[in-house]
Amino acid sequence: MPELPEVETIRLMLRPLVTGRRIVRAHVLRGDIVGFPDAPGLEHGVAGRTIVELARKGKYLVVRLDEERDLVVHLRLSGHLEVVSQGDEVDYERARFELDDGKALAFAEPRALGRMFLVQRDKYPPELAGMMKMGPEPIQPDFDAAFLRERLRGRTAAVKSLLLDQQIACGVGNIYSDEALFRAGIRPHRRAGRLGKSEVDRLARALADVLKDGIRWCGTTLRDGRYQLPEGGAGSFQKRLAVFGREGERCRRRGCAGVVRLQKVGGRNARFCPVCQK
DNA sequence: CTTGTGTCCTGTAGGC
DNA sequence: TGCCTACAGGACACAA
Repeated sequence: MPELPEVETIRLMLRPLVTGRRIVRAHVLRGDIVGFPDAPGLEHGVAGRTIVELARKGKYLVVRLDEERDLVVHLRLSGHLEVVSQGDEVDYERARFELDDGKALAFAEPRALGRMFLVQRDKYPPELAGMMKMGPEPIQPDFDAAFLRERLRGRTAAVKSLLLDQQIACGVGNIYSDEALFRAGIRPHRRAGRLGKSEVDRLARALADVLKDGIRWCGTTLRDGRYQLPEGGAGSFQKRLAVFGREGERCRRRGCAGVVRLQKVGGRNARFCPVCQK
């Protein structure tokens, strides 16, 4: 569930807590969360390294270390990062990085689908091929309506499915794709290549806007409470969701009598207002 | 290449 | 009340 706004929020909050800190040692508590190289290799490879900065690409968080190493983290559905005191226990903890200030960076992941990779900056392994092939972020200048129109041209798949394709544009998941399509007034099952120019224009704008709004409100914490801020507490974009998680409820647009519908699109749930979205 | 489907993983919502 | 199944989600493997 962490999508671009959630990962960016985590990055911003973690940054002052870990930048400049040295990793004294690391413990991988569950080996299969290491995507590359392996648990011992990751533990050994980060020991003694200093955290230079925190970066992000799409939904990947990149912990830049000295000696040209990157610790790449993908939170997938339920991954979580927080800085704790070294004695503190963390539920579903999968890895811990002890820092030189008595704190520790903990990686928790109940589903155990999240992954960590320790790589040399100039040679990312095949395990991270998906990351290398990612398209631009909708909030970056290299993404615009003309680019999106080109990527959707001739495609027969549902526009919702293509918004989830990280190779077209990265960082968007189920929540923000639903919200962007609502803002653009486009139904999720519409065939991407059949959208009109003005529709794609609106969609490109909506994608950028909804991601920026998500960041502004520190991400979306759903009722399951899985996404929590690294410094504790919840995001607040869930209060502003137009359609996600609101199936069966009235459309939020003033004066609209529509009821938010839930429909499977390409194997995933999609929500939309049948009145506002054509 | 494109598209749709199944798999991973496990806590939990919902059904009976 | 309690058990059981289905589902959620992102990325990727795979089939057609």
